[in-house]
Amino acid sequence: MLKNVEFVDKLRSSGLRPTKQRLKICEVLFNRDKTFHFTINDLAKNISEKLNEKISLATVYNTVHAFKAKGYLKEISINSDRSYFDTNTKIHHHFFDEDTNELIDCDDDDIEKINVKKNITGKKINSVEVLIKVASDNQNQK
Amino acid sequence: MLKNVEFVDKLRSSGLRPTKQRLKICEVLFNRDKTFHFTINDLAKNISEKLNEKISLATVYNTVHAFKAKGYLKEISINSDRSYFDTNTKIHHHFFDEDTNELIDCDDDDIEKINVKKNITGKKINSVEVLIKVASDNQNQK
DNA sequence: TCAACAGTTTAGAATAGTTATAATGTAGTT
DNA sequence: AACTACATTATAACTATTCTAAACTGTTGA
Repeated sequence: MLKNVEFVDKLRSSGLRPTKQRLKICEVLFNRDKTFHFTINDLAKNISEKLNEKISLATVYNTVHAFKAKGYLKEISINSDRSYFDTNTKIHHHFFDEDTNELIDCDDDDIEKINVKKNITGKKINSVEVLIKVASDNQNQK
Repeated sequence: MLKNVEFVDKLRSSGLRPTKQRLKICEVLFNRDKTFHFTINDLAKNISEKLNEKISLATVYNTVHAFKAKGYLKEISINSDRSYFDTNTKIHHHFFDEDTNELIDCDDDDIEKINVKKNITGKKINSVEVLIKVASDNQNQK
C-alpha cells in the first residue's frame, strides 16, 4: 500500500506535476496487490465509485497516456473494439477468457521459453508475447 | 489463381449468395499467393483501385463479417485503433514491424512449439498465438 | 508571500471507425 | 414472369477517442 507521498515523488521524478487528479488515478491504479487490467471506461467508473468523485474523461485519457509514455502502464491488444491497459509493464504473457472477456497475467514460468528461429533482416526483436485464449470446457463454446 | 466458378461454389456451399459484390471481394481477397492482412479501409480502397469499381463501405463490412463468421477470414488484434483481418485462418504467429506497421505471418517452424504449463480450471485452451514485435536495429527505435 | 508562467484540467465539439436502419434491388425458385 | 428471401446501399446513428480553447493550479523565483 503506497502512500500519497510516494506517488508525489514518483510523478515529480518523471516530470509530471502531482495534481489532485493524477494522485487519485495513481491510488486507483497502483494501490493493489494484483495487476489491474482495465479500459479507460472501467477506470473512469472505478474512480467515480471508489473515490466518489468524478474526473473528466478527457483527463483520464490524458493521464493514462502520460503514464503509458512514462512506462507506468502498458497497452494491450486483445480485441479491437476497446483498448486495454495493464499495470504490469514487463514483457509477459496473458490468458484471455473468452467467456468473461477477462485478461489474466501469466507468471514467467507458466510458459516455457519461446524459441524464435527466424530473423527479419535489419530488424531486432523488441518483444515476444503469447496470448492464450481459453473458454469454458463444454460443448457450447462461443 | 482461382476461377470465379470456384468462388461461386464456395459461397453457395456456405449458404451465401454469390452476388456480384461478394465475388469481387473474393477476387481481391483470395486471388493471391501470399496471405493478405488488411483493414476494412485497405480492402475498400483496394477494390476501387484494382477493380475500378466502388462497393459501398457498408457492404464491405457486411461481407467481411460474413466471411469471418464462415471461417474464411480471421480477425487479428495488433493495435486497438483499427481491426485487422487475415486471409490465413489457421492458428499461427505473427511478426509485427513497428516501423512500418506491417504484419508478417510466421511459418509453423519459425517458432518452437509452445509449452503452456498452467491450466485454468474448467477452461480449455482454444488458441496459443505469439506476437513478435520487431523494429529497425539501430539507436533510434521508436 | 505572491505574481507570473507553464503545465493541467475540463466540457464540449470534432473525428474516425463501425454498426444500424430502412428503402431499394436482385438471385434463385416456382 | 412473378415471388420471396436475402443483399446492397446511402445515410443516420453510435461509440471510443482525440482535439480545442478557456479556465485553473502547481511551481518557481523575486
